[in-house]
Amino acid sequence: MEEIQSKNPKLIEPTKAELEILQVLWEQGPSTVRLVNDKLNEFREVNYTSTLKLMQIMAEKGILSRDESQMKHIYHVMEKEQTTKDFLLDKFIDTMYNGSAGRLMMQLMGNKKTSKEDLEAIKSMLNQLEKNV
Amino acid sequence: MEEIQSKNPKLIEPTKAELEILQVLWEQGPSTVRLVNDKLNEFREVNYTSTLKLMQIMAEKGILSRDESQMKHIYHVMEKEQTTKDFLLDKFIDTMYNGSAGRLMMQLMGNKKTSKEDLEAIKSMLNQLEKNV
DNA sequence: TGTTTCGTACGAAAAGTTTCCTACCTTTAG
DNA sequence: CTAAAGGTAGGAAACTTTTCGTACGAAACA
Repeated sequence: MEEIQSKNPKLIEPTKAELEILQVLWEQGPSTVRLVNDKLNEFREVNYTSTLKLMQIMAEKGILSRDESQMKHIYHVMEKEQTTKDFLLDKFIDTMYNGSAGRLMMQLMGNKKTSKEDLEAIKSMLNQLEKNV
Repeated sequence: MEEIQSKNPKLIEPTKAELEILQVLWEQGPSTVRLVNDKLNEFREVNYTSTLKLMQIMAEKGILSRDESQMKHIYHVMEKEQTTKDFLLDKFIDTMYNGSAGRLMMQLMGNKKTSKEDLEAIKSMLNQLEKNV
């Protein structure tokens, strides 16, 4: 089965700091800079204007959009969370496992972080998939 | 289940360019700068001294060691490939899936890149695991 | 009304990463 | 012996990313 995976040109890779902000927005939904900054400061000290600047840049890049109708601008993530995660996962698989999701699977199965519950869930999901063939 | 995952302080995160070099060394084994640079140039133009510099930096950081007994220094990767990949995978899971390997699994199962063969392999691996309980 | 608080805008500094120029030494080919 | 080719070393330039100081306007409030 051939499948040309033309990289979506709209998707750009977020930097590390940008990804942190995306995570907050994914969790909280559309938010003000203040809220995002507060969340970030729960685990890392960062100045309000730094977060502001970053979110402004992200808006320029098209990663975020913002509603300026209020004084407190509200920032929205443009792409669906899942779209971005798919994109990042693909990139990760490409660089780390030569594009083979199976190899990643293999590593995961032997991984400490994969619990019994995870394995159970996988099993039932496999069964689901089989039924649908 | 609690598990304090004390980050191995010796492991530092390679940068993008460093990871490229690691990939060549993982594939080729201990190598000269010349060889690494040639491999890199198979898919991206880069000057010899750039690669040299980067590998020198990596040696300083302790990511690589080098054998200087010959004029053409031979560079070795310090950590096992698997150790580094485990480390990077953990970090990826932490940032993308809140530390839940299971969630990554779930995404993979629905992923285009996961082939029937992959699923078969998983199934048999699950069976293996069950036998060993 | 005046002052304090909270917001945005902008630019530049700081930090991190990558690239390559230049110098100089060793080996190889003629 | 000399020239050319191929090595390493080091520093600076170029780029990218992150941080924050400063300015200034709007809202809250005493």
